[in-house]
Amino acid sequence: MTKNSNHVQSVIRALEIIEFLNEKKEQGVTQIGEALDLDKSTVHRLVNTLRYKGYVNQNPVTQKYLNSYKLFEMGTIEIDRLGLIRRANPYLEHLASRTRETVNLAILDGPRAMYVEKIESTEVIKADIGVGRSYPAYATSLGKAMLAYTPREKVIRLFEKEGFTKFTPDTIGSLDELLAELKIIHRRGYAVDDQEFIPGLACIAAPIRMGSGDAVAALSISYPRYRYKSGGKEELSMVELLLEAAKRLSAEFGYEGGVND
Amino acid sequence: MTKNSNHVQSVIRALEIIEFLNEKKEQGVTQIGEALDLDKSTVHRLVNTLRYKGYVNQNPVTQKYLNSYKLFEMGTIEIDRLGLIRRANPYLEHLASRTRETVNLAILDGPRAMYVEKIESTEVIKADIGVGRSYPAYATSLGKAMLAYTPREKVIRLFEKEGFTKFTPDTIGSLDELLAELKIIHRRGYAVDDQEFIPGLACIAAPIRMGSGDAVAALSISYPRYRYKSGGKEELSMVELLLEAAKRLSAEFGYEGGVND
DNA sequence: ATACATGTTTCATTATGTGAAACGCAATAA
DNA sequence: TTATTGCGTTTCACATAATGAAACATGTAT
Repeated sequence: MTKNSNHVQSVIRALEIIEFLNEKKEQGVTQIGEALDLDKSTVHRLVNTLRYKGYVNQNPVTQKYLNSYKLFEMGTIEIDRLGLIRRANPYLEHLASRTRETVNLAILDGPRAMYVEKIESTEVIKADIGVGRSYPAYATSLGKAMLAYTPREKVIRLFEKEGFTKFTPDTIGSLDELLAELKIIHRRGYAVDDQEFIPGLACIAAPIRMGSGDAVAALSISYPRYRYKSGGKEELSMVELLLEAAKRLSAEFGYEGGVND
Repeated sequence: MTKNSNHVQSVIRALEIIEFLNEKKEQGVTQIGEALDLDKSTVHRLVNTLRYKGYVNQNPVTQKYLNSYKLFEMGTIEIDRLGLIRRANPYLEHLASRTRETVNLAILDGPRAMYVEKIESTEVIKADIGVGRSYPAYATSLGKAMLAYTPREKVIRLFEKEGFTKFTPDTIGSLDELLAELKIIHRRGYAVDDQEFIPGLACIAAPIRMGSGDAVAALSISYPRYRYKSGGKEELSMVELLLEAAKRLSAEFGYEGGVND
């Protein structure tokens, strides 16, 4: 790889072990060593260090290693920092009870939209995207809603090196196309994903804005496309509910409406 | 500290930086260096490595460093592994709607009970413990419920080096006391916390057991003590609901009832 | 019994991480 | 303007601290 001299080798290796254990689950030092091309004694030393710090446990019967829940514990503290979930929860509940569909809350994590909370639909057929997962922002309504209220230069910086994957025929395929769409979303106030990420899945999303006018997060409602006509009366009334919730939440985060830049 | 030679210094330092940023939030290299007694150039190199791997971001305006959400993302994958939350959710919902109190799901993380999911009470006065946080197992009903279905030797190993903190007058204060209580819980099938952790807070908890009979997790209902008489009819009927839910969930995890060891 | 897995420990070698000092830049003060 | 202070960053000579081959310990399967 790039031999950037101001990166610490052993730290990179240790993090790669954590990531590897996060993908697989229990792995032995030999297996880890083979996968990451390290001597097993090196792996053993690194893994021991991780265990000492509480990030990894050893299964006493198989002797293999697995990640602890420390990551989860620390991760939730990061998310809590904004008080986002706590503050958003009442609105999520309200939207869920009114629409009976799945509602989601996401933040922007670099060029990806990360789902941090959801309430599942009570319907049998429903949208279900896992909390803690993240997906390319350009392919989801949540992502687009946030990007539409993010400075243009930052959006360009985020995506100029990224490739655009066509998940479905309607997925946005280039930076220019994205920027054009963001302009429309900004004017309209909400974003729509009509099977741009997963065939059959539709979503509407609105930004939660802070004092500066930029988005801190976004709210969405997602449902199977067949249930409502695109742009129909039912869908538009859900948009109304969504916009109202987003507006109120934005107020809690210091956004004083009006301004439309 | 202990100069254990099979720990990798730079990895320990890097992890301590992550932990430090997790407590504080945005910190500069100088501040980090002062707190951890490292030269700022060393901190800079480590932090750069963490950024390269996506664990840390730099605030472009203040130039300070903060943790990314990668920890959260990875942490949730670990929790998902068992499918615990997904499987437990319908039971949590059922308990919540029947009791109107806060219901919780926890796993054992070493000697601590870690809350991984909850549904909040609809009451104005309610118990609310944060998801992702962990507390000493001996002081909570969830923890005790799990420990009661954990091999005795393992319990001893977990607590022989731990101190027992008296959070309230009724908190369990020694290993012997804990072992005696676990015996009772095992016989009865559920655990009770009557203001042993937080004054005014009461909980009942039951274990979710797997094929071996040991606990994988536990379910609880928590509420302000004043709302129900201890051991009264209302509380006992909640115990019934809880035991029923725990029994069914245990079946999903391969526990074939009957066996009482 | 034998061979072959595994994880662990040892230890000589030097690559690799270290911190003092210099640097560049921005904000503030004189 | 010209110092001054404070910050993150870069450089570099030095030696510490991380490395991997090999030996070891233990268990499992042949």
